[in-house]
Amino acid sequence: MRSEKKQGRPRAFDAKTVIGQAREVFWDKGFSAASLDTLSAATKLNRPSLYGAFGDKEELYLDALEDYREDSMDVLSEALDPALPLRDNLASVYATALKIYLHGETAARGCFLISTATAEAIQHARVREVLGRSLNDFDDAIKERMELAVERGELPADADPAILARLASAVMHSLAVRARAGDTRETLEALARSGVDLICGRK
Amino acid sequence: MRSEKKQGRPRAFDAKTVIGQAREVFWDKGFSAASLDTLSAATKLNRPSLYGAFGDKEELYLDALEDYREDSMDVLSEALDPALPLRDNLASVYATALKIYLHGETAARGCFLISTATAEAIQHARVREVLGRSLNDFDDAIKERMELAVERGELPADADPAILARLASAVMHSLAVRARAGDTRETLEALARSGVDLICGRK
DNA sequence: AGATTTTTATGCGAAACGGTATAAAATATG
DNA sequence: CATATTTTATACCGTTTCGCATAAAAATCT
Repeated sequence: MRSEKKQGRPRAFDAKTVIGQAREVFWDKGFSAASLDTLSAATKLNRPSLYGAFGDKEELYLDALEDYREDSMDVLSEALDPALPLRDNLASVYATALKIYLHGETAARGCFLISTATAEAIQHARVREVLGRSLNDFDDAIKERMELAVERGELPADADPAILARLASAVMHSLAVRARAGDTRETLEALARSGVDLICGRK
Repeated sequence: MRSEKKQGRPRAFDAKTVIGQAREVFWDKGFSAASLDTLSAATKLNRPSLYGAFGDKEELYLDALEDYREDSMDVLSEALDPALPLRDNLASVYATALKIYLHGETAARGCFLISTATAEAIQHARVREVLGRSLNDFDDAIKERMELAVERGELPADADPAILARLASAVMHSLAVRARAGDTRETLEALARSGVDLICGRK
């Protein structure tokens, strides 16, 4: 007879929480500079537990990347609320992005994917794959909203939704890099505003 | 009496060359994952020589970053030849960037600064400083060309050169990230073209 | 030619690294 | 209550890491 509860000693942690704690470490230090000791301390899990639950360091990092990607897509689709004008949507995308990017203990963290996954993308094909897929998913979500905007007449009929979406993402990539490089909030907000103007037309 | 030649055993290497070889290693692996053994092998210098000439790993990396920054500025000012139209200039900036970004043994390398310095920018303040300064210098060089374009009437009189420059850079930041993420040349060239169109106006 | 100075070569050493073996603890099953 | 199963805790292992100590080599200076 099998109960719904798994046999054996129950886990003393929540996997999702642990991945979030690991993500913070990777976000600050990058993948290579994050040691298992640091990860173990941050998650309050000793190494064998980490290995048992997530596999080796690379797999834990990949889990953290996927988790971030999912969170980002959720935040993005909230910001792209079709009940609001495209211009407001884009401004909202950039504003929520900056809220995330500018948070940080010692310095602004930027985007977790762009700031840390790029460094490993050559040596670790799976990291490159997640990074590429994340960027594409982001583009596609914006593209859908752009298509709607063309249908509605928020954008000219001859506007190319795919291209505009990539340009809109490009501004966000720049915000991510510049935030991590230490740009001020004011500078970044100005770039975000001009990005909105350029893509949606100056108001 | 002192001769112009330095006393002692002469160096068996050219510093600039060595920094270039170290840069290749850092570019592929990132700062943290690049070991001194690998750097020593790539430069054909044993570790004590590396230390004597450049200091520790971080200082060598900073030298590589500075070197890349200088090279990039040189390439940029060549591309921004004021004898040619602004549109051609921008297209040339993106084309030369992509030539560099898409080169790579196993996968496209992207931009050395954006791909590797971002990861270390939180933990190493000096890296963050070089990264920030490099992005700003790049913006400024483009801004100068934009100012000229406004004077000449290549851009509308009310165009803001500083903002347009940052947007132009933003497209390049995105090219850098996407190249390292594995985007195809065609996709990247399309983004570059649409970036030119957006900033200079569709032809 | 001998002394001085700088660079090269070999090799070491302490610390940190990722990963795991082993055994105790905590639950479900029979 | 005994057994099976899973997770936790401690400790360890071999490797790699960075950085340096030491001495030989190659040049200039006196």
